[in-house]
Amino acid sequence: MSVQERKERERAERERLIVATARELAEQQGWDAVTTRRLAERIEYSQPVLYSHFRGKREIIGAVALQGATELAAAVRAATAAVDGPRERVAALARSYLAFAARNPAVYDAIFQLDGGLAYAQEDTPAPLKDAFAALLECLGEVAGDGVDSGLFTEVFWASLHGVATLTRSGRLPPEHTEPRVELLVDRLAIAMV
Amino acid sequence: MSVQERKERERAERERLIVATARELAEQQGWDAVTTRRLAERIEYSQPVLYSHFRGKREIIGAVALQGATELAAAVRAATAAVDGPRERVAALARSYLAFAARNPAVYDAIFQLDGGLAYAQEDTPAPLKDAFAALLECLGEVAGDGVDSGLFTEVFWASLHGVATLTRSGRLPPEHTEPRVELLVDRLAIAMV
DNA sequence: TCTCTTGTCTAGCAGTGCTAGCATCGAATC
DNA sequence: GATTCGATGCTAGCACTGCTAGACAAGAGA
Repeated sequence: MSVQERKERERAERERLIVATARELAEQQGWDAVTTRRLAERIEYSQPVLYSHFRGKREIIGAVALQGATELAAAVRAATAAVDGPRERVAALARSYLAFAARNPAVYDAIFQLDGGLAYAQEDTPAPLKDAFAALLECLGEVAGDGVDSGLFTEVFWASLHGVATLTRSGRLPPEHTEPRVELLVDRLAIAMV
Repeated sequence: MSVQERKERERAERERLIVATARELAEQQGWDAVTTRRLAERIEYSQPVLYSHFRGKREIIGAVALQGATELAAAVRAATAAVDGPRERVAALARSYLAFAARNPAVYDAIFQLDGGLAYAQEDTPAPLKDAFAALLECLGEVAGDGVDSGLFTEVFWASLHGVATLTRSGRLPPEHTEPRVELLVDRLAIAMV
Protein backbone atom coordinates (compact mmCIF):
# COMPACT_ATOMS: atom_id res chain seq x y z
CA MET A 1 0.00 0.00 0.00
CA SER A 2 2.60 2.49 1.09
CA VAL A 3 4.81 1.48 -1.77
CA GLN A 4 2.10 2.17 -4.29
CA GLU A 5 1.36 5.53 -2.70
CA ARG A 6 5.00 6.49 -2.90
CA LYS A 7 5.07 5.55 -6.57
CA GLU A 8 2.00 7.59 -7.31
CA ARG A 9 3.52 10.54 -5.49
CA GLU A 10 6.71 10.26 -7.50
CA ARG A 11 4.71 9.97 -10.71
CA ALA A 12 2.72 13.09 -9.92
CA GLU A 13 5.92 14.90 -9.05
CA ARG A 14 7.45 13.93 -12.38
CA GLU A 15 4.36 15.09 -14.21
CA ARG A 16 4.66 18.49 -12.55
CA LEU A 17 8.30 18.54 -13.59
CA ILE A 18 7.38 17.86 -17.21
CA VAL A 19 4.82 20.67 -17.31
CA ALA A 20 7.10 23.12 -15.53
CA THR A 21 10.01 22.27 -17.80
CA ALA A 22 7.91 22.56 -20.95
CA ARG A 23 6.68 25.95 -19.80
CA GLU A 24 10.15 27.15 -18.92
CA LEU A 25 11.57 26.01 -22.22
CA ALA A 26 8.70 27.61 -24.14
CA GLU A 27 9.17 30.95 -22.39
CA GLN A 28 12.91 30.84 -22.93
CA GLN A 29 13.05 29.77 -26.58
CA GLY A 30 9.49 29.60 -27.87
CA TRP A 31 7.17 26.64 -28.34
CA ASP A 32 9.01 25.54 -31.48
CA ALA A 33 12.00 24.72 -29.30
CA VAL A 34 9.89 22.48 -27.08
CA THR A 35 10.61 19.19 -28.80
CA THR A 36 10.06 15.85 -27.13
CA ARG A 37 13.78 15.14 -27.31
CA ARG A 38 14.83 18.39 -25.68
CA LEU A 39 12.10 18.13 -23.08
CA ALA A 40 13.08 14.56 -22.25
CA GLU A 41 16.71 15.54 -21.94
CA ARG A 42 15.90 18.39 -19.55
CA ILE A 43 13.87 16.20 -17.21
CA GLU A 44 16.61 13.56 -17.48
CA TYR A 45 14.36 10.80 -18.79
CA SER A 46 13.94 9.27 -22.21
CA GLN A 47 11.26 10.41 -24.65
CA PRO A 48 8.81 7.54 -24.14
CA VAL A 49 8.40 8.57 -20.49
CA LEU A 50 6.60 11.70 -21.70
CA TYR A 51 4.06 9.49 -23.43
CA SER A 52 3.32 7.60 -20.23
CA HIS A 53 2.06 10.89 -18.79
CA PHE A 54 0.58 12.63 -21.82
CA ARG A 55 -0.87 11.41 -25.07
CA GLY A 56 1.46 13.69 -26.96
CA LYS A 57 2.88 17.16 -27.25
CA ARG A 58 -0.59 18.65 -27.60
CA GLU A 59 -1.62 17.45 -24.16
CA ILE A 60 1.49 18.96 -22.63
CA ILE A 61 0.55 22.30 -24.14
CA GLY A 62 -2.93 21.80 -22.71
CA ALA A 63 -1.50 21.20 -19.24
CA VAL A 64 0.51 24.41 -19.43
CA ALA A 65 -2.62 26.22 -20.62
CA LEU A 66 -4.64 25.08 -17.61
CA GLN A 67 -1.92 26.14 -15.23
CA GLY A 68 -1.68 29.48 -16.98
CA ALA A 69 -5.43 30.06 -16.94
CA THR A 70 -5.46 29.61 -13.18
CA GLU A 71 -2.70 32.19 -12.82
CA LEU A 72 -4.37 34.60 -15.21
CA ALA A 73 -7.61 34.44 -13.24
CA ALA A 74 -5.72 35.07 -10.00
CA ALA A 75 -3.77 37.96 -11.55
CA VAL A 76 -6.91 39.66 -12.81
CA ARG A 77 -8.70 39.24 -9.49
CA ALA A 78 -5.71 40.51 -7.56
CA ALA A 79 -5.39 43.56 -9.79
CA THR A 80 -9.05 44.53 -9.56
CA ALA A 81 -9.87 43.65 -5.97
CA ALA A 82 -8.57 46.74 -4.27
CA VAL A 83 -9.57 49.27 -6.91
CA ASP A 84 -12.44 51.69 -6.25
CA GLY A 85 -14.94 52.55 -8.95
CA PRO A 86 -16.09 50.40 -11.86
CA ARG A 87 -14.27 52.40 -14.52
CA GLU A 88 -10.93 52.18 -12.76
CA ARG A 89 -11.50 48.52 -11.99
CA VAL A 90 -12.01 47.77 -15.67
CA ALA A 91 -8.89 49.74 -16.57
CA ALA A 92 -6.95 47.74 -13.99
CA LEU A 93 -8.32 44.52 -15.45
CA ALA A 94 -7.26 45.50 -18.95
CA ARG A 95 -3.77 46.46 -17.84
CA SER A 96 -3.26 43.31 -15.80
CA TYR A 97 -4.52 41.14 -18.67
CA LEU A 98 -2.14 42.72 -21.17
CA ALA A 99 0.70 42.61 -18.65
CA PHE A 100 0.13 38.89 -18.16
CA ALA A 101 0.19 38.32 -21.91
CA ALA A 102 3.39 40.33 -22.28
CA ARG A 103 5.15 38.70 -19.34
CA ASN A 104 4.13 35.11 -20.17
CA PRO A 105 3.89 35.01 -23.95
CA ALA A 106 4.34 31.25 -24.26
CA VAL A 107 1.75 30.53 -21.59
CA TYR A 108 -0.62 33.04 -23.18
CA ASP A 109 -0.19 31.26 -26.50
CA ALA A 110 -0.88 27.91 -24.87
CA ILE A 111 -4.14 29.23 -23.48
CA PHE A 112 -5.40 31.32 -26.37
CA GLN A 113 -3.58 30.46 -29.59
CA LEU A 114 -2.22 26.95 -29.67
CA ASP A 115 -4.12 23.70 -29.84
CA GLY A 116 -3.87 22.04 -26.45
CA GLY A 117 -6.74 19.69 -27.15
CA LEU A 118 -8.98 21.53 -24.69
CA ALA A 119 -12.69 22.24 -25.02
CA TYR A 120 -13.63 25.91 -24.90
CA ALA A 121 -17.03 27.51 -24.34
CA GLN A 122 -18.76 24.19 -23.68
CA GLU A 123 -20.10 22.19 -20.75
CA ASP A 124 -17.00 20.02 -20.57
CA THR A 125 -14.65 22.97 -20.61
CA PRO A 126 -12.03 22.46 -17.88
CA ALA A 127 -12.69 24.40 -14.67
CA PRO A 128 -9.60 26.66 -14.88
CA LEU A 129 -10.74 27.99 -18.25
CA LYS A 130 -14.27 28.57 -17.05
CA ASP A 131 -12.92 30.30 -13.98
CA ALA A 132 -10.65 32.59 -15.99
CA PHE A 133 -13.68 33.74 -17.98
CA ALA A 134 -15.60 34.09 -14.72
CA ALA A 135 -12.87 36.35 -13.35
CA LEU A 136 -13.32 38.66 -16.33
CA LEU A 137 -17.10 38.48 -16.03
CA GLU A 138 -17.10 39.45 -12.36
CA CYS A 139 -15.50 42.76 -13.15
CA LEU A 140 -16.87 43.44 -16.61
CA GLY A 141 -20.45 42.48 -15.82
CA GLU A 142 -20.99 45.68 -13.87
CA VAL A 143 -20.12 47.91 -16.82
CA ALA A 144 -22.02 46.10 -19.58
CA GLY A 145 -24.68 48.79 -19.65
CA ASP A 146 -28.46 48.49 -19.68
CA GLY A 147 -29.97 45.88 -21.95
CA VAL A 148 -26.63 44.30 -22.81
CA ASP A 149 -25.99 40.75 -21.69
CA SER A 150 -22.99 40.67 -19.37
CA GLY A 151 -21.67 37.47 -20.99
CA LEU A 152 -21.80 39.01 -24.44
CA PHE A 153 -20.15 42.17 -23.19
CA THR A 154 -17.39 40.18 -21.50
CA GLU A 155 -16.75 38.24 -24.70
CA VAL A 156 -16.41 41.42 -26.72
CA PHE A 157 -14.17 43.19 -24.23
CA TRP A 158 -12.04 40.10 -23.86
CA ALA A 159 -11.75 39.70 -27.63
CA SER A 160 -10.60 43.30 -27.93
CA LEU A 161 -7.91 42.78 -25.31
CA HIS A 162 -6.89 39.57 -27.04
CA GLY A 163 -6.56 41.39 -30.35
CA VAL A 164 -4.38 44.09 -28.82
CA ALA A 165 -2.26 41.50 -27.00
CA THR A 166 -1.60 39.24 -29.99
CA LEU A 167 -1.17 41.94 -32.63
CA THR A 168 1.23 43.83 -30.40
CA ARG A 169 3.36 40.84 -29.60
CA SER A 170 3.63 39.70 -33.22
CA GLY A 171 4.81 43.19 -34.17
CA ARG A 172 1.70 44.03 -36.15
CA LEU A 173 0.84 46.84 -33.76
CA PRO A 174 3.61 49.18 -32.60
CA PRO A 175 4.10 48.60 -28.89
CA GLU A 176 4.42 52.24 -27.91
CA HIS A 177 0.80 53.30 -27.63
CA THR A 178 -0.62 50.45 -25.60
CA GLU A 179 -1.76 52.67 -22.76
CA PRO A 180 -3.86 55.07 -24.89
CA ARG A 181 -5.34 52.02 -26.62
CA VAL A 182 -6.43 50.67 -23.27
CA GLU A 183 -7.85 54.06 -22.29
CA LEU A 184 -9.83 54.24 -25.50
CA LEU A 185 -11.19 50.71 -25.10
CA VAL A 186 -12.24 51.30 -21.51
CA ASP A 187 -13.73 54.74 -22.15
CA ARG A 188 -15.79 53.60 -25.11
CA LEU A 189 -16.79 50.07 -24.19
CA ALA A 190 -17.41 50.28 -20.46
CA ILE A 191 -20.53 52.02 -19.25
CA ALA A 192 -20.19 52.83 -15.58
CA MET A 193 -23.65 52.65 -14.09
CA VAL A 194 -24.50 54.75 -11.08
CA MET B 1 16.30 38.65 -76.03
CA SER B 2 12.92 37.14 -76.82
CA VAL B 3 14.04 33.82 -75.43
CA GLN B 4 14.99 35.40 -72.14
CA GLU B 5 11.66 37.17 -71.98
CA ARG B 6 9.80 33.94 -72.53
CA LYS B 7 11.76 32.31 -69.75
CA GLU B 8 11.04 35.14 -67.38
CA ARG B 9 7.37 34.91 -68.25
CA GLU B 10 7.32 31.19 -67.59
CA ARG B 11 9.18 31.70 -64.34
CA ALA B 12 6.69 34.31 -63.16
CA GLU B 13 3.85 32.02 -64.16
CA ARG B 14 5.31 29.18 -62.15
CA GLU B 15 5.74 31.45 -59.16
CA ARG B 16 2.07 32.36 -59.33
CA LEU B 17 1.29 28.66 -59.51
CA ILE B 18 3.31 27.97 -56.38
CA VAL B 19 1.56 30.70 -54.41
CA ALA B 20 -1.88 29.70 -55.66
CA THR B 21 -1.26 26.03 -54.91
CA ALA B 22 0.08 26.76 -51.43
CA ARG B 23 -2.98 28.86 -50.72
CA GLU B 24 -5.36 26.24 -52.06
CA LEU B 25 -3.70 23.48 -50.07
CA ALA B 26 -3.72 25.60 -46.92
CA GLU B 27 -7.42 26.37 -47.26
CA GLN B 28 -8.23 22.74 -47.95
CA GLN B 29 -6.17 21.04 -45.26
CA GLY B 30 -4.58 23.75 -43.12
CA TRP B 31 -1.08 25.21 -43.19
CA ASP B 32 0.37 22.14 -41.44
CA ALA B 33 -0.44 20.16 -44.56
CA VAL B 34 1.50 22.58 -46.74
CA THR B 35 4.81 20.73 -46.78
CA THR B 36 7.45 21.36 -49.38
CA ARG B 37 7.08 17.81 -50.66
CA ARG B 38 3.31 17.99 -51.10
CA LEU B 39 3.53 21.44 -52.62
CA ALA B 40 6.21 20.31 -55.05
CA GLU B 41 4.17 17.29 -56.03
CA ARG B 42 1.09 19.41 -56.72
CA ILE B 43 2.93 21.81 -58.99
CA GLU B 44 4.61 18.81 -60.63
CA TYR B 45 8.15 19.91 -59.93
CA SER B 46 10.73 18.72 -57.43
CA GLN B 47 11.23 20.39 -54.08
CA PRO B 48 14.40 22.36 -54.93
CA VAL B 49 12.41 24.31 -57.53
CA LEU B 50 10.50 25.96 -54.69
CA TYR B 51 13.78 27.23 -53.30
CA SER B 52 14.70 28.85 -56.60
CA HIS B 53 11.64 31.08 -56.16
CA PHE B 54 11.47 31.53 -52.39
CA ARG B 55 14.01 31.36 -49.61
CA GLY B 56 11.85 28.88 -47.78
CA LYS B 57 8.39 28.02 -46.58
CA ARG B 58 8.16 31.27 -44.63
CA GLU B 59 8.49 33.35 -47.78
CA ILE B 60 5.73 31.36 -49.45
CA ILE B 61 3.46 32.16 -46.54
CA GLY B 62 4.48 35.79 -46.93
CA ALA B 63 3.54 35.76 -50.60
CA VAL B 64 0.11 34.36 -49.78
CA ALA B 65 -0.24 37.03 -47.09
CA LEU B 66 0.46 39.86 -49.54
CA GLN B 67 -2.04 38.48 -52.02
CA GLY B 68 -4.60 38.12 -49.25
CA ALA B 69 -4.02 41.63 -47.92
CA THR B 70 -4.76 43.04 -51.36
CA GLU B 71 -8.01 41.10 -51.51
CA LEU B 72 -8.97 42.07 -47.97
CA ALA B 73 -8.49 45.75 -48.77
CA ALA B 74 -10.61 45.39 -51.89
CA ALA B 75 -13.32 43.49 -50.02
CA VAL B 76 -13.54 46.12 -47.30
CA ARG B 77 -13.66 48.98 -49.80
CA ALA B 78 -16.29 47.22 -51.89
CA ALA B 79 -18.44 46.54 -48.85
CA THR B 80 -18.33 50.12 -47.56
CA ALA B 81 -18.38 52.12 -50.78
CA ALA B 82 -22.11 52.08 -51.45
CA VAL B 83 -23.28 52.38 -47.84
CA ASP B 84 -24.80 55.64 -46.60
CA GLY B 85 -24.02 57.00 -43.16
CA PRO B 86 -20.85 56.56 -41.12
CA ARG B 87 -22.40 54.20 -38.58
CA GLU B 88 -23.70 51.80 -41.20
CA ARG B 89 -20.47 52.04 -43.14
CA VAL B 90 -18.51 50.94 -40.08
CA ALA B 91 -20.93 48.07 -39.49
CA ALA B 92 -20.48 46.99 -43.11
CA LEU B 93 -16.72 47.16 -42.68
CA ALA B 94 -16.84 44.98 -39.58
CA ARG B 95 -19.08 42.39 -41.22
CA SER B 96 -17.00 42.22 -44.38
CA TYR B 97 -13.80 41.90 -42.36
CA LEU B 98 -15.15 39.02 -40.29
CA ALA B 99 -16.65 37.40 -43.38
CA PHE B 100 -13.26 37.52 -45.10
CA ALA B 101 -11.61 35.91 -42.08
CA ALA B 102 -14.26 33.18 -41.94
CA ARG B 103 -14.18 32.47 -45.67
CA ASN B 104 -10.40 32.50 -46.05
CA PRO B 105 -9.09 31.22 -42.73
CA ALA B 106 -5.71 30.09 -44.06
CA VAL B 107 -5.12 33.36 -45.88
CA TYR B 108 -6.20 35.30 -42.81
CA ASP B 109 -3.70 33.33 -40.74
CA ALA B 110 -0.96 34.04 -43.27
CA ILE B 111 -1.62 37.77 -42.96
CA PHE B 112 -2.27 38.12 -39.25
CA GLN B 113 -1.04 35.08 -37.34
CA LEU B 114 1.77 33.25 -39.07
CA ASP B 115 5.30 34.39 -39.62
CA GLY B 116 5.69 35.23 -43.29
CA GLY B 117 8.89 37.18 -42.75
CA LEU B 118 7.11 40.48 -43.48
CA ALA B 119 7.66 43.81 -41.77
CA TYR B 120 4.57 45.30 -40.15
CA ALA B 121 3.95 48.84 -38.98
CA GLN B 122 7.25 50.15 -40.32
CA GLU B 123 8.56 52.19 -43.23
CA ASP B 124 9.58 49.10 -45.20
CA THR B 125 6.21 47.44 -44.71
CA PRO B 126 5.07 46.04 -48.09
CA ALA B 127 2.52 48.20 -49.92
CA PRO B 128 -0.36 45.67 -49.78
CA LEU B 129 -0.20 45.60 -45.99
CA LYS B 130 -0.05 49.37 -45.74
CA ASP B 131 -2.95 49.61 -48.12
CA ALA B 132 -5.07 47.15 -46.17
CA PHE B 133 -4.61 49.29 -43.09
CA ALA B 134 -5.38 52.36 -45.18
CA ALA B 135 -8.65 50.77 -46.32
CA LEU B 136 -9.68 50.40 -42.70
CA LEU B 137 -8.51 53.90 -41.86
CA GLU B 138 -10.52 55.50 -44.68
CA CYS B 139 -13.74 54.27 -43.18
CA LEU B 140 -12.89 54.27 -39.49
CA GLY B 141 -11.21 57.68 -39.47
CA GLU B 142 -14.56 59.42 -39.72
CA VAL B 143 -15.92 57.85 -36.55
CA ALA B 144 -12.87 58.21 -34.31
CA GLY B 145 -14.50 61.04 -32.38
CA ASP B 146 -13.11 64.40 -31.31
CA GLY B 147 -9.63 64.45 -29.91
CA VAL B 148 -8.90 60.84 -30.79
CA ASP B 149 -6.21 60.13 -33.33
CA SER B 150 -7.73 58.29 -36.29
CA GLY B 151 -4.74 55.96 -36.55
CA LEU B 152 -5.04 54.98 -32.92
CA PHE B 153 -8.76 54.47 -33.27
CA THR B 154 -8.30 52.31 -36.35
CA GLU B 155 -5.74 50.16 -34.54
CA VAL B 156 -8.10 49.58 -31.63
CA PHE B 157 -11.13 48.81 -33.78
CA TRP B 158 -9.06 46.51 -35.98
CA ALA B 159 -7.61 44.72 -32.94
CA SER B 160 -11.12 44.15 -31.63
CA LEU B 161 -12.25 42.64 -34.91
CA HIS B 162 -9.10 40.54 -35.00
CA GLY B 163 -9.83 39.24 -31.52
CA VAL B 164 -13.37 38.29 -32.44
CA ALA B 165 -12.21 36.66 -35.68
CA THR B 166 -9.46 34.54 -34.17
CA LEU B 167 -11.21 33.52 -30.96
CA THR B 168 -14.31 32.53 -32.90
CA ARG B 169 -12.46 30.43 -35.40
CA SER B 170 -10.40 28.60 -32.81
CA GLY B 171 -13.60 27.70 -30.99
CA ARG B 172 -12.86 29.89 -27.98
CA LEU B 173 -15.90 32.05 -28.68
CA PRO B 174 -19.18 30.37 -29.61
CA PRO B 175 -19.92 31.28 -33.22
CA GLU B 176 -23.62 31.97 -32.75
CA HIS B 177 -23.62 35.53 -31.48
CA THR B 178 -21.23 37.15 -33.90
CA GLU B 179 -23.78 39.66 -35.16
CA PRO B 180 -24.69 41.10 -31.73
CA ARG B 181 -20.96 41.28 -30.97
CA VAL B 182 -20.46 43.37 -34.08
CA GLU B 183 -23.40 45.57 -33.16
CA LEU B 184 -21.99 46.13 -29.70
CA LEU B 185 -18.53 46.96 -31.01
CA VAL B 186 -19.85 49.40 -33.58
CA ASP B 187 -22.35 51.05 -31.21
CA ARG B 188 -19.81 51.59 -28.47
CA LEU B 189 -16.59 52.30 -30.33
CA ALA B 190 -17.74 54.35 -33.29
CA ILE B 191 -18.77 57.93 -32.71
CA ALA B 192 -20.72 59.21 -35.69
CA MET B 193 -19.96 62.91 -35.96
CA VAL B 194 -22.50 65.26 -37.44
C1' DT C 1 28.24 20.30 -84.58
C1' DC C 2 30.16 21.43 -80.40
C1' DT C 3 30.55 24.00 -76.09
C1' DC C 4 28.90 25.78 -71.98
C1' DT C 5 25.47 27.88 -69.23
C1' DT C 6 21.19 27.29 -67.17
C1' DG C 7 17.95 24.76 -64.85
C1' DT C 8 16.07 20.54 -62.72
C1' DC C 9 16.48 16.29 -60.42
C1' DT C 10 18.07 12.59 -57.19
C1' DA C 11 19.73 11.68 -52.93
C1' DG C 12 20.72 12.91 -48.49
C1' DC C 13 21.23 15.66 -43.98
C1' DA C 14 19.65 16.73 -39.42
C1' DG C 15 15.74 17.34 -37.24
C1' DT C 16 10.48 16.28 -35.82
C1' DG C 17 6.51 13.43 -33.12
C1' DC C 18 5.70 9.07 -31.83
C1' DT C 19 6.06 3.75 -30.82
C1' DA C 20 7.45 -1.38 -30.75
C1' DG C 21 9.84 -4.39 -28.19
C1' DC C 22 13.60 -5.51 -25.18
C1' DA C 23 15.97 -5.29 -20.64
C1' DT C 24 16.15 -4.32 -16.02
C1' DC C 25 14.69 -3.29 -11.58
C1' DG C 26 12.17 -4.19 -7.50
C1' DA C 27 7.98 -5.86 -5.01
C1' DA C 28 5.67 -9.97 -3.60
C1' DT C 29 5.71 -14.76 -2.90
C1' DC C 30 7.55 -19.29 -1.51
C1' DG D 1 17.08 -15.51 1.33
C1' DA D 2 16.06 -17.17 -3.34
C1' DT D 3 12.76 -16.82 -7.09
C1' DT D 4 9.21 -15.43 -9.79
C1' DC D 5 6.95 -11.92 -12.43
C1' DG D 6 4.88 -7.54 -13.46
C1' DA D 7 5.77 -2.72 -13.89
C1' DT D 8 8.70 0.64 -15.89
C1' DG D 9 12.13 3.00 -18.61
C1' DC D 10 15.27 2.30 -22.29
C1' DT D 11 17.24 1.69 -27.17
C1' DA D 12 16.29 1.76 -31.71
C1' DG D 13 13.57 2.85 -35.39
C1' DC D 14 9.45 4.54 -38.22
C1' DA D 15 7.61 8.04 -41.38
C1' DC D 16 7.71 12.54 -41.73
C1' DT D 17 9.62 17.69 -41.81
C1' DG D 18 12.52 21.86 -44.11
C1' DC D 19 16.31 22.38 -46.71
C1' DT D 20 20.70 21.57 -49.76
C1' DA D 21 24.86 19.51 -52.32
C1' DG D 22 26.11 17.75 -56.38
C1' DA D 23 25.10 15.04 -60.52
C1' DC D 24 23.00 15.48 -64.88
C1' DA D 25 20.50 16.86 -68.98
C1' DA D 26 18.43 20.21 -72.02
C1' DG D 27 18.94 24.00 -74.92
C1' DA D 28 21.02 28.63 -76.48
C1' DG D 29 24.94 30.58 -78.90
C1' DA D 30 29.21 30.07 -81.52
